[in-house]
Amino acid sequence: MDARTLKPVTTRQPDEPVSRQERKQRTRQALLDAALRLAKDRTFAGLSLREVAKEAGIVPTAFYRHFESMDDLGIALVERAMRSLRTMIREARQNPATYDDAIRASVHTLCSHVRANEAHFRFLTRERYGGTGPVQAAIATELRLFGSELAVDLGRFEGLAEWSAEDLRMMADLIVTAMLGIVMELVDIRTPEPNAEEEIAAKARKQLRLIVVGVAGWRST
Amino acid sequence: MDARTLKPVTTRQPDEPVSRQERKQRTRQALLDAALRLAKDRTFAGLSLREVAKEAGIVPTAFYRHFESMDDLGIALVERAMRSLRTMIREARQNPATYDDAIRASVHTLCSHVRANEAHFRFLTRERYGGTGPVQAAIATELRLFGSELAVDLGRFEGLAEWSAEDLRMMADLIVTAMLGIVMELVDIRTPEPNAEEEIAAKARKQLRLIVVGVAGWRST
DNA sequence: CATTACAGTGAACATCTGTGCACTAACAAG
DNA sequence: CTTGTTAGTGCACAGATGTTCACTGTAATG
Repeated sequence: MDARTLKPVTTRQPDEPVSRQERKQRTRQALLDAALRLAKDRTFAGLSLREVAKEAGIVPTAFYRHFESMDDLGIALVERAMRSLRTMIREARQNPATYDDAIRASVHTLCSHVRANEAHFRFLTRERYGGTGPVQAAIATELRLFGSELAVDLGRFEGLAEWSAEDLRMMADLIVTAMLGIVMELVDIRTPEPNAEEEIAAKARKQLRLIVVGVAGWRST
Repeated sequence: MDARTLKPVTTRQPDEPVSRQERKQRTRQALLDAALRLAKDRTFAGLSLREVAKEAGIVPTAFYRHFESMDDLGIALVERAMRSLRTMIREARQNPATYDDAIRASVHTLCSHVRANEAHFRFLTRERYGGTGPVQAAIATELRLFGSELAVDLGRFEGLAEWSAEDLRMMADLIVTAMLGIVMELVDIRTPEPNAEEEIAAKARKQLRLIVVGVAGWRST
């Protein structure tokens, strides 16, 4: 009758500072990770509360201790994924100087970040268009904001200083869309072909260069 | 013995079409339409066989007389949507002339076709990334083919004649990705604001022009 | 020490899902 | 005419789903 209740998969370290809050946050994290793991080859909307809970190692009803619905979890996932994206862009912002350097460095950090946080980027690109409801709305908002920031950044380059805000925004959106397309190709690499990533990176550089070369000849209408 | 018994040409009224095959094809069509209608604010993967059947006005089990699974229906939907896209591109191909004319005309036909076949384009853009399994694979294949054709078309423009096949492909992919982004914005217009479409169209023209202007300064690496 | 707050459990529910099976009625063909 | 094909029906089943409810053991609080 005792039958110790088995605890969620927290790997017991010999010295565990398991304050109660931390344990809660740990299973919350487990839920997020579980959802991300299951969303690898399915739409987020296709996940069920029950299986996410099971994958996280808790019983379905315990899910509600952390999120009030799957949509709620989805939004939390968006925030987490966008944090990945922002730390990436912060790193990419460091690079100075010429367009070509900026392009090469940006594509490099893009690829390495996608490789390191594949699940996050897969989630973002897939749910951006494919998503529905609150999740897609959250991504759309975040991505719009992201585009605005990029537009400001672009305005600092020579040749773009006197562009109108609208034109800068247009260019930023083009870049974001193109690079999200690249991200999608990166996370969808199926073949273990080793240079597939480098080919995609080369394509990304070319696309960015084509856009940037256009700046010289631009005149707004 | 006989050659071919020619049948009496029964003059049928256009609204009395009871050949057996035709009636079958008609409910098949009803199923496709029903799925497209239900997929307006949900992922295709989120549709159930039962509700599609109900929406089409038949009983769930009758579904199997027309498709062997929902994936099967999805692929049929891809073909149908791609046919929309191809007739569009065929229309847009008519205009040779200058870059600027081509851009203006292309964006115009794009917008009008999207408006006329909104459901098809919504389905395509949403399932392209968000889709899963056979449906996404089918779209990816079709879209790759589509990019190849566009690359060939581009090669006919002056200034692009001596571009390498790889570079043409890169540019075609950029254009396709950018325009699919535009399509997504078009089908996602929620506000009844009347000039929203025109603003998006203007943005599309600018993006295409930015790309095309880059052609002049391009040198392959 | 005794009490409270609360993350997690397990059984139960109503509903929806895909699919198998036997059936019907209307068309097509001999 | 008779016969065979077949689109569509109705029932039934086993499984999965979201959510409720009363519960339990333990960390936190006093």
